[in-house]
Amino acid sequence: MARGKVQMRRIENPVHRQVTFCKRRMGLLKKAKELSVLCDADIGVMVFSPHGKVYELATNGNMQGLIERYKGSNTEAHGESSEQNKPEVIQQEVLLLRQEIDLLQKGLRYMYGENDINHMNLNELQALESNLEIWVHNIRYTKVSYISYSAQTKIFSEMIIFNILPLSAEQMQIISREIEMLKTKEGILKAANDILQERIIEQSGILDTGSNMMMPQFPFQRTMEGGYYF
Amino acid sequence: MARGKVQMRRIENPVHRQVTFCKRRMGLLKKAKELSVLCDADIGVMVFSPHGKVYELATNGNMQGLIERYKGSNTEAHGESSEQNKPEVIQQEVLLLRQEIDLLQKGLRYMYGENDINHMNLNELQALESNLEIWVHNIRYTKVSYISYSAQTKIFSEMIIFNILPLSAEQMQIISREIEMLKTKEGILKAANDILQERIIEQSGILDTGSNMMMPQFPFQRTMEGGYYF
DNA sequence: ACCTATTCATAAGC
DNA sequence: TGCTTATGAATAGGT
Repeated sequence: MARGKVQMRRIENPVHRQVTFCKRRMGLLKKAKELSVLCDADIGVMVFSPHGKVYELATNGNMQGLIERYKGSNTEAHGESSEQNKPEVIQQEVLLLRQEIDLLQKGLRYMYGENDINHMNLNELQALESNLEIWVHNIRYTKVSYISYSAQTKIFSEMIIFNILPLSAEQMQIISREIEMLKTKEGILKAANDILQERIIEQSGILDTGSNMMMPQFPFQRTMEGGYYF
Repeated sequence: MARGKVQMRRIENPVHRQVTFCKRRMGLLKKAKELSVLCDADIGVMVFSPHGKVYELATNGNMQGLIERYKGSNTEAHGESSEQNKPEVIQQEVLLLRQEIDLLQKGLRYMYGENDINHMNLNELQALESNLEIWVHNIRYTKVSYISYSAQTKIFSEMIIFNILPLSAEQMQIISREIEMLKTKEGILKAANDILQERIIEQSGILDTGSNMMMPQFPFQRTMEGGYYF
């Protein structure tokens, strides 16, 4: 692409080929990262050199996760996994945990809004940390399940209440699916609505029993249709 | 890359984002093909759009094959991988991930506790949601560990002003002062209580003005002595 | 979807 | 592998 157009065919000179491989490989991964960031996409790239060396990029930091996702969206049939060995199961658990971490991180960033970490100084970071500590105790004592974004997932909230696990593979899958939903904008907003609706119902039907000091709020105007507020 | 440099962060305008996604996706796949041809490499690319659609490229025409190859070289390549896959090691990883989840949950609870979804109106929620998405990729791209473990701060009040509830300057100062005590467990508990007490006083003295949908919550049970709830 | 003005990526050469 | 530069490619913003 510079100093002379290049023919789109295998570079015969081994040295040139190697150099180009290195340069373009970096370029490719960079482009992938950029696309991921700019367009909110998860991207996985695997590059196998002719000599067998593998270079990879997973924008979500976990190639296994992307592969699973790929398989899932590509082939509906994934019941043939007789390979569900013990290691496999554990690997799966790790994957799910990472997904959850991803979700939780999103939630945190969400709440912290415009406070870009990259632009935060030491004091700000320390402040953030202090916030977390306070919160820890706040919630711990209130025993409020604030994270259950989705009313559809009873298990998810249970998991959080009990600090997760042990859960069956089945439950994990359910949770995993729910987490996937929560990654989308609609999912988040919808889930928020579900919670609100739950609380509305709860409040209108149940008196505070003392142990639960929460007082539901209703900041959203209900629309005419659908049952959602957005 | 043309007509103005573009910031490496999520494109907010949905239309622009979609257009860019399409263009750059094509560019990425093209680059991958070129690298494959020029340098005799096998390349697999998986792109997951934020809406779940999958775009892929497997230069050998078979993504499954590349995935298998990836798994194979990934688990066997490292001589220590046998060590890496030992149950104990994986268990350890699971443990660490769970710890991280715990921490993140604490952070979330913190935020949701004080900045409860129920206290936010539609605009606030949408604004926060936008922020979240920006943050996700911002952090992801820079791979910055945003969790700071140290404590102490003057800026805590600023954070509260920007991210959390409308509090008076007076309250801010009170909180800020209390933050200094958060280094110890007792300090944390005490501060949280002080904040709660402030809010209780506030609520009992001030009516909701309408524009402010916030309604303070009192999740703590007050104990008999000391004025603290723990 | 098509058009440029620009920025970016990179082939050569060291 | 790293740097430099001339040049071809990719693409952001418009239409």
